Amino acid sequence: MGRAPCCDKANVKKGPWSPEEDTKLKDYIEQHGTGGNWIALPQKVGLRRCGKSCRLRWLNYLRPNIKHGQFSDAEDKIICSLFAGIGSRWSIIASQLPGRTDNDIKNYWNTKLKKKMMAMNSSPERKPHQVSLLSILQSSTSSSPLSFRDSNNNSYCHPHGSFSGSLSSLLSGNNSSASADSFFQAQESFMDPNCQFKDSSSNMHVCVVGGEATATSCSSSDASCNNQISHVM
DNA sequence: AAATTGCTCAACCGCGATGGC
DNA sequence: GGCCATCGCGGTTGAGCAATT
Repeated sequence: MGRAPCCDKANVKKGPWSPEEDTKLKDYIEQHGTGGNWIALPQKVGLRRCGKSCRLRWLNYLRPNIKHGQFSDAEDKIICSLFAGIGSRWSIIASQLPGRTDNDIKNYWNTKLKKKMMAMNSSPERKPHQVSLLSILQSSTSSSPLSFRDSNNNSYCHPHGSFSGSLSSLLSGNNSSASADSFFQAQESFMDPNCQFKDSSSNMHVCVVGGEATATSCSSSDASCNNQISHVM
């Protein structure tokens, strides 16, 4: 038995949204709010759509102050920096770029920035995974480390010095091997040789020495992050 | 001009987290 | 503490468009 579907697939419309549907949803939410229940929303609005679909449409397209189109150099740099620090946590990255959605950033990274990185990494004088992210950042962040806060008000600093925040929450739980890989690959390419993270929520320090470290604990179920980082109380 | 290939991005899917009962 | 409904996230897909052959 699989997971129960979130809605009645047979009676739900899929695919691109029409302008009429957009208008209905936008008008309703602007007047009544979401009511804290996306699943019930389509019925109230009179749409044959899945609640999840409505939520996505609102968050990624209809919400006020959404920015579409070209990413600026500054945004590029922020995305690269955060990706190097926290990996593919698009929602956290998006929270640092007003008007941008996690979906937007994810798409932008996958289609453009990632290629840019790879192109730079393949240049002959550079070893793979080395420096490319840093080079992108250098122009704007050399004078002061980049820092930001996530939605829980945890602070993060670009690792010219330290990184603080809820690192345990980033590393624990269901890190897929892909995201963990990218996280550590990025760390490897980006870190100063002896870099230290501090997790503000657990007050743990995480040391990464020379781009490689050893792990003594990891809650990831697939053990993909074993032997990569050590937690020092 | 037609066919093919590549790219972009909106939307979908499935899963873990969370909160209420 | 267990169950269930819902939310939110990250990965993936595929339609539509643009560029190339």
